[in-house]
Amino acid sequence: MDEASFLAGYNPRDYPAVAVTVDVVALTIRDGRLCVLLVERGQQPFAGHRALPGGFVRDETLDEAALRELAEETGLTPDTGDVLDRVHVEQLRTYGDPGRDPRMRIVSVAYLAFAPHLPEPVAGSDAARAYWVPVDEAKDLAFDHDQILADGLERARDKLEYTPLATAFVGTAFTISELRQVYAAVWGEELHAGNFHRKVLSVPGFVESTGETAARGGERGGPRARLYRAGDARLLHPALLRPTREDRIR
Amino acid sequence: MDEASFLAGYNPRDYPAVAVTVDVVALTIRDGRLCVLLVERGQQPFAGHRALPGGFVRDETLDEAALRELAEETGLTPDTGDVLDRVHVEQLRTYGDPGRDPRMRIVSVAYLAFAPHLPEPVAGSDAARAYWVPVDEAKDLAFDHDQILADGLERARDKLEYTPLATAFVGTAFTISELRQVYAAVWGEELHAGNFHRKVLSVPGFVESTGETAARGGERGGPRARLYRAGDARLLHPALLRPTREDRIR
DNA sequence: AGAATAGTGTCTTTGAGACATTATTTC
DNA sequence: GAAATAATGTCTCAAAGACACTATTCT
Repeated sequence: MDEASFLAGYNPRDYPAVAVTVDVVALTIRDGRLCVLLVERGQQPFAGHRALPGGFVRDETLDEAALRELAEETGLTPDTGDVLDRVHVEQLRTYGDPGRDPRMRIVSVAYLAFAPHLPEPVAGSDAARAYWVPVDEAKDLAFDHDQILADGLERARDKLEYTPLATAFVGTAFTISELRQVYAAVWGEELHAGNFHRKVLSVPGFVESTGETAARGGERGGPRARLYRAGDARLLHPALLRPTREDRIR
Repeated sequence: MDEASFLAGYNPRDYPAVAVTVDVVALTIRDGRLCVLLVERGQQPFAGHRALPGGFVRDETLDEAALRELAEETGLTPDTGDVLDRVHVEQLRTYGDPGRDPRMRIVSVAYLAFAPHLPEPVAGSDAARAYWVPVDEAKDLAFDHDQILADGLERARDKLEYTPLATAFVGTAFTISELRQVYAAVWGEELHAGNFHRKVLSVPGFVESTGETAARGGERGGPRARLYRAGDARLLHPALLRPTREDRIR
């Protein structure tokens, strides 16, 4: 390639025809269950199947594309509400097997999004056919989205151990009990309340007290819990390791 | 899009013009130092700068593209030697900021490769300008490759803690001391020999004895060490955590 | 009153790490 | 012989987890 062709950029015949999309695994907790945002596909291929929200990358960064797709599918716009400001978005991994889309070569950069509590997608908008589904009921998705979802869940479960990710699922002020329910929902197993409580408070920078107390006690009784907000730690040290299960080790 | 246009695939005007490449962060240990494979760029942009090996994705999976690029740049071909069979390849993350390549929108899927000891790239081949560079001397790389390398190193350092990755840097039979030198090279700090030894042997499935003993003792004296091979564990439990440094926590 | 929950105390076991020690080998 | 290294032993401290217990609030 000489100087002239450099200035002109690549020649389209120099590289294979590929399209790049983003797909978003958006997770939230509703009624104590971990849920993922899915859309109903109206067109071929996989018409009638459910899929992860996503679309072509435009003139924007990949992160911006993911946040934009999430906003469009949930019916939220960056200017109408600051709800989206509190959504945690991170890249998951990229899926590009030839044939994963029957129409053409599509390379999809998958993203994970964690939200405290997004409203139900508004009917009448672009998001008319989007809704939250408990992750254990999200099966038979279009394309390779079953795999993407599985990878996203594994990543989320891992990150709960080493990072304060769980605070992304609760409000700005929360009780230790609420935090524990996040862990229980994502990991799919109950945690010992007393040990969890002491453990969370012992990790520097995980949570800090607001000085406030919850307005009322638990639904079925119990004292009013103290309120906390997220601390400034980026990694939990020591980590909150999952209950050891030998079958996860090999 | 109706059924006819589905059968015809996407129309090129429906999606932005993008090219997809793979870039490979290939790591090995030479003379006790962690090294990365770099190529000298002969053309604009960044002519004369060093860069990570990479190229356009062809009609292949992304993993295959990464392994193919690595083979081409090192001058090894999958059929000439089984050396490449022992290379660990895994996806790192994807870089796609507009403007990261001045010529056009390029989305690059970065890969990590771990090799025990690849030969010096052969002159006269495509790999004529490729060579191994200690990672702390790999600076001012082309494009955003400084960032990609930094991300790759961070990933490698993390994976040493929780996985048997270190065994990918040594031969099929190795001593505990060799394994410790891998950790020291990647983490950039010495480890206590006695504690490391006991720790490695205490992790189920990390290493298993071959029953053999090294042909001779250390270079400057000492008994002949026992030989081990990689075990069947996929995760280390308990993990080999890095020496705690407070500045890594927040 | 009865039940559920928040928060704390205590004990045991495991593991990390500092340090010491012995045996073996090279120069 | 001197120095380095492999491998193991010992001790201390931190942390995980099981369990118990008290105080508070809801129905």
